[in-house]
Parts: sequence; C-alpha cells; structure tokens
Amino acid sequence: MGRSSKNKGISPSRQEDFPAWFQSVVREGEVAELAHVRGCMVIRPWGYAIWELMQAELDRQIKKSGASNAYFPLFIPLSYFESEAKHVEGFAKEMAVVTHHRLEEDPADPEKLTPGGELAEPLVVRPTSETIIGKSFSKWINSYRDLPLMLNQWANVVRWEMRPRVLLRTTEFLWQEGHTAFATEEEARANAEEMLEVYRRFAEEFLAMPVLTGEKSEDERFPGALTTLSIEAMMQDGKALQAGTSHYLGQNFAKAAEIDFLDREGERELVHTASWGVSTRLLGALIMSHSDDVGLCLPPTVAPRQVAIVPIPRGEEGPAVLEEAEALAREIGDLSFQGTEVRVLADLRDREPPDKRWEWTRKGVPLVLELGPRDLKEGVVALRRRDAGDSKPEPVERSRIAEAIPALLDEIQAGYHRAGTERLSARPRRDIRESGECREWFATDPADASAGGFVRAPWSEAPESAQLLEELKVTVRCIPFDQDLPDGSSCVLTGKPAVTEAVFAKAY
RNA sequence: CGGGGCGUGGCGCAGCCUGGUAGCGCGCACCGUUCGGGUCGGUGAGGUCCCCGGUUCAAAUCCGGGCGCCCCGACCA
Repeated sequence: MGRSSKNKGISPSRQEDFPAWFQSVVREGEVAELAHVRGCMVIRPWGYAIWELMQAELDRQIKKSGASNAYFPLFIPLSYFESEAKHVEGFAKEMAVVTHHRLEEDPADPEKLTPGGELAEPLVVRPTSETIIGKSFSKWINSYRDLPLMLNQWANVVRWEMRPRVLLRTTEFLWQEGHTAFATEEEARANAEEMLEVYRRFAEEFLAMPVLTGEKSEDERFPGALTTLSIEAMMQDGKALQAGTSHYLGQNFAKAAEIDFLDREGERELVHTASWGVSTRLLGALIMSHSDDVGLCLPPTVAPRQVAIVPIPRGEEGPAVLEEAEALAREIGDLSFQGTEVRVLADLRDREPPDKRWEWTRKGVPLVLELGPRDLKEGVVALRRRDAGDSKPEPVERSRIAEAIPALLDEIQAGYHRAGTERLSARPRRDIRESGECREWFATDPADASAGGFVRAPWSEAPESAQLLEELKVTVRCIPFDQDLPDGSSCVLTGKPAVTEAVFAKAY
C-alpha cells in the first residue's frame, strides 16, 4: 500500500466500509494478520503485548475470585462428549477431530505423506474444556470438604466456524476458561454472576469499553448450560459484540462426568458447576470501540507503549538530541500510571523520524513525543495526543513534560471511557415500542451513524418474533438484569403481551 | 454448507481474451539529495507465474482435473 502525505491513515474509512476498515487497522497496527491456514491468525508482537496486558489484569482478578490456574489436555477423547447430549449437539458441527497419529509415505506418490496409524478412538481438539476438566473434577471431588473447586486455564481452543473473521471469529483462538464446582446451586450461580461482574468491570475500567450485562435468551444459551450470562459491547458501527460469557451449568456436566460428593449427612450429591470465559475477541472489540480513521487507538491501560519518544537527530546537535531522548525516557519511565511504571520507549532505531512517528501513530500509542535540535534550543518537547486523531503537535516545556505525563494518560483514558459510555447510553433506545418503528430503526442504512445500536424493549418471547428478528437481521442480545417492564406492556415485535424486557441489536 | 472472487518476487497488483517464456507500485539494500507531517533521484537484489495432466515448435496465457485462500449469506467467544 502506497503511503504519501496525501494518503494518511486507514483506507477505507469507518464510514465507507467498517469491516474493511477494521481489517486494515488490525493489519496496519501490526496487531494480527491472517495465517495461510484457513481461518487462523498470527498475533503479532504488538497485538500479543496488548493481549498480555489484558491477561495480566484478568489473571489478577480471576485469582482474586478464588480460582487457581491449571492446564488440561488439548485433546479430548470423543467419548467424553457423548454423555452430555446438548453440549455435543452444540459443538458437533465445528469440531476438529484427530484420527491418526503418524505420517507415512503415500504408496501412490513417494513424494507425498499420508496419515497413518488410525486411532482406536478419535481425539477432539478442545472447543472448550467442560468435559475433560469435568473428568478430573470427578476424580478430585469426593467430599463436601473438597468444595468449592475453582480452576481457570489460559489456553487455545479450536472451533471450525463456517465463517472466520480476524480476531472476532477465528478457527483457533486464545482465551481463558474458568471451571468451577460447588455444593449448591446458589453458590454456583453466585460464582457465574461474580465472574460476569469481573468481566463487566474489566471491560469498562481496563478497556474503557462499557458494556451491557444480562442473561442470554434460550436460543443463545451455551450448549449444556441452564443460564448463560454475557457482557455485550457496542461497536462504532452500531453493531453489538458479545465480549464475555459466564454460565451456570446446573448439574448437567456433573451428571455426565459423574462429579459427585458426600455431603455432611453422608448423602451422595452431584455438584453444581459454572464456567466463564473471555477470548482474544476482546482485541477485536477494543479496536472496533476506540480506533479511528488514522489507525489503532489504545487506551493507556492496554498500550504496550504509552509514550513513544521520536528523536530528530539533525545536524551537529544530533548526539545531544539522542542523549536527551534517552534521559527523557528514563524520567518518564520512573513515573507511574494506575499503579505501574509508565511504559515508555525512546525510539533510537535507524529509521527516518517521520516513519517512526507514523508507526507509533498507526499502532495507537497514546502519546508521541518529538524532540529535535530546535526543541532542545527552545527547551520544549513536541507532544501529540493520539486521541486527538491526526493533529498538530503541541510544544510543552521540557521541564514540565515528564510530570505532565501521568495526568495526560489519565485524561486520555477518561476520554475513551467517556466516549464509550456515550455510545452505550445514546443507545440503547428505549423509546421504540412498535414493530413498525423497530423495523424502520434497524432497516436504516448502516452508514448512517445514528442508526444501529441497542434497542431495549418489551418482548413476548413468542415464536413469531423469531421470524421478524430474522427478517431484520437482528438478534436478542440479552435479557437485562435491571428489568423495568411496565404492567400491560406489549411485545415490540409481535404486539402480544410482553413477558420480559429484552435488548435487541444487530450483532457480529 | 450455498453464492461470488482470487492464486504471478516480501506485500498489493497488471499481463491471460488475441500463446513467443514476466512487468508495475510499495517494501528491501546501496549511493546521493532532502529532513520538524509518510522527501526526491539513481543503482541493485529478489520470481518453481498454486499443483498435476493435456494441446502446441512454444503455455503465466488455451483445455481438463485437483488443491488452497479470501469475500458475501445461514451457525458461533
């Protein structure tokens, strides 16, 4: 792609073609790229560093909840799936299955290799680990004294999706999956709710991406769960994205894997389990929430570098400029933002300064500082805020710059948070009450920035509503926790008596 | 799984209709020139034209078969 002063930023723009824009931001921001393996991606160092920051914070929260990390096999014997009917039904169509354990020379063509050594029992590459972790649980849990058991694993999973999309729905993705077992339903439900709250706060505070929370409708429930809770984020194009889920699994998996224990009275009981997870999809959500037509935008909390210093070592002042850039980096690196050292880089690479500046801009670094002979002379540093889009730099006194950084980062973080809150509260629309209005709202040209978003309205759960939803390409995102359904409300879709309030949206 | 599209230096593409054995832009290396918003010029390195078969004196190009990936829809974190 040609880059010139006339062609800055991402093409196409968000307005022109949001999905194409997203892919460009991901690529140009060096977050990830498609591997030459169907539906799979390479997460590049910059993108992985963002993921690691997310991981570190989530991991802390998960441990705080009482869960411990562990690791279970990638391969799951096929038979493990057979004991939980709904679960296997839900995942059957998207499982990668290992049937052989070696390669042999192809008798027909010695140049080629062909699978050999057929397995007696095929192994499924985990799409999720309820079944195999359940197997261990059944072994480890014998008494009420062994409960609760709360584990989490950071792992990759594989789901052979029909239509992959970078970061949003890839064949293989990284995630964390928590699996917990309790003596009672109340505890298991409480755990599922607690973890959803962890996700909600993480999304809102750490990713500056406020979300809606609620319960999934029956159709959208996790296969095998009794209750599925989710956080629902709103992207800049007015489409929703499920950003995390937490399930109460009842005793379904306990029954299937025979996870039972003796209670205080010596009675044999089945445990109640829960599971919860978030994935690298969060990277996609982050990008579609904050980035602009110049490229990636990162809230300081998830920026691998919060400050990049680009020296402009011209003329005989060159060495002094480089020295000063490093000194400045040391000063800034000693400061802290939200309890950790500011992540700063003096970019001393052998590259042209404009290229470096654009690189950090594309990659979403919140603050880019420029330092040249002129600045040195004038005792200033040129400061660019990434959240200001493609703006002119602002000179800041050299003596004040370092101490100004934490406040600036706070301000930038708050700005993203504010924008996210506005996007969420400008939507959901609560004033849409009739099918006609609803239809009109969701039929509006997606290019219209005022269209899309969440519609929160009474719902009958009647089967006829499903047809209308399908027609509108709208889904029930969730049944919000904070129900506010006036008596005698009628369904926004069918006009029938409403039984609940629901949130509708187009979704990824 | 249906509907489209595409496989040609690292990336993005042209060439294919009308066969003659490969070109452009970006990137990369070097030289010079510029340098505070993606400088400019020159030189250079780099290719089994997805694979197999066929037609032909000759195939990136025509024919047959295969493989792969991407995009759009139904399924999903």
